Amino acid sequence: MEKRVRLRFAPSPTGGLHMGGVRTALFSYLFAKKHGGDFVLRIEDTDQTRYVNGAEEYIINSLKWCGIEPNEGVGFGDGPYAPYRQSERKELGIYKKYADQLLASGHAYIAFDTSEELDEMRKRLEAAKVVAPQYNAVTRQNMRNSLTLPENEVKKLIESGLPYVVRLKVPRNEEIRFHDIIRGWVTVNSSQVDDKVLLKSDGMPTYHLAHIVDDIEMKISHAVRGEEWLPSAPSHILIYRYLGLEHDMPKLAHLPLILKPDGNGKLSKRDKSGLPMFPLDWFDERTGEKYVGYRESGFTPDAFINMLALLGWNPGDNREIMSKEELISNFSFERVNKSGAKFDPEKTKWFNQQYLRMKTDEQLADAVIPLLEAKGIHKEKAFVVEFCRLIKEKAHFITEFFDLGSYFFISPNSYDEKVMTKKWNHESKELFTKLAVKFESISNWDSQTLHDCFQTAQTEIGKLDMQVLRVLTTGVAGGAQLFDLLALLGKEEVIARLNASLSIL
RNA sequence: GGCCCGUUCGUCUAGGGGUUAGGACGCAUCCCUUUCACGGAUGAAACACGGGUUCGAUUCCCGUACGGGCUACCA
Repeated sequence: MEKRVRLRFAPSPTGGLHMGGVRTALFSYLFAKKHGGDFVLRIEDTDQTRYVNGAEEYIINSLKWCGIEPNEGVGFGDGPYAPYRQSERKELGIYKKYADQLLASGHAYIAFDTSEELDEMRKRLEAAKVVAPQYNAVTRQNMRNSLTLPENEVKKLIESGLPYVVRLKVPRNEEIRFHDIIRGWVTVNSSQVDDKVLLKSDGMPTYHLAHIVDDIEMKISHAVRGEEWLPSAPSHILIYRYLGLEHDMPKLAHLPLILKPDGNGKLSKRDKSGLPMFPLDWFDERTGEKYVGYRESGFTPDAFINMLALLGWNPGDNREIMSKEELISNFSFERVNKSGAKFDPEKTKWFNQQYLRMKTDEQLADAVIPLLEAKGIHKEKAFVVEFCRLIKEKAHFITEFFDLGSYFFISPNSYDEKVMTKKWNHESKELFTKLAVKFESISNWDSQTLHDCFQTAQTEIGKLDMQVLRVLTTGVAGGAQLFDLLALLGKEEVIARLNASLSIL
């Protein structure tokens, strides 16, 4: 009988959730939903020294905004496997139980080495030309642990309160083979694997132990994480094996990394591409650094998610714009690429533009109105709806609307020089003054009438340049469709602007 | 350095033993347009290299190069 599909997103609250993490969550969510399974949020806060205030809430809010909501876990209603915070689970003694089991079966041991002693060991090995110093089957023989110390001595040291860690006893030379849904079979020799710390001296488990214990206890069917975890997967296989749980372990999927748009390396939280790296604004109170979010930059969550989904995955055909439902029904790990994908800021903008165009003018207006009001501009809804209709084809982001069409709200105080030097001559003033008079006689002030009026006026007063009219009324060389724009501005305003510009020029 | 993973247009990618190697973003040109755009059409642009295997490799295998990741009592 197949296991119920259950995937978890398990970030550590050490800062804002960056878009790579969002993608990991997204892929897990898509797979879970596709198979009618569960999506769980677990908080891996086993490192107290790196805990950042507000990070947990940020993670929860980000997932909500993105529309990839867990149905179980921290912030989303506890399910049958509560608690979902590792620090709380530690209090229950869950991890220690498993560590004790490994200790009892001889697959783990106790080590008393201080960090100074570990440093010394590494230096010694480096001096002896060992390229990758590690605590392993060879080096542990020279360290202070329960394998080198007599039993009663170990007991005495523990009782004396000396801090110690529990380490995994990795065999010296053994092939470790495991299967990854995305990459296929991967083989590593255990000589490359170090004796990972399982339980830290403060009693907290490390990630290595904790995620395994929780994945088992929470009946997780698929463990999805970034490629940076691939090298530690062999350790994890060993832990499952020694716990007698190798057949119950989740299937593994290591996602390719998201790379920087220019140059090389993985995408960092600071990138010069001009686009955000975080879903929402994030302020790190430790460093005082601010990071802008996709939400605040005018992205819609659908566009953000769509773009992220296609970074390393594709449906197998040419489709690119897909709703969340379509992403769910088409998703599979088999179609996830193995190689890293460079983040493409231009295409990301394009995605948002596509989603912007799917919105009605009414919806756009609802989003734009608060942005205008923040600038102290108060206009009736109908005006803003029409404004959105005229400006949307030029915009990539909702936040650009004002900048792209500020002349709808503010009279010009300067006139595009390029256009004026090229097209304005000694006759122009007279011609456009006559046009203004014609405009004044219009009683039915709409786009079509303005257009007709402009055309017929030319037969009487002479050739008129449309772009000049544009500059005279808006100040800028480009913008929304001219007569629509003038229609919306209204007769009074247009005449006033025309008179103002003609008196200056 | 060692180990692991990877490599199709600039970027995201489809494909897969015999194809004119397909799409998208971006770019260029043209059409539409008395403004501004949208739109439409067209174009430039890729299988990292070297050996095999094969009648035939971009596709399979092995090397090399290059790129990335990991190498903590961090996740």
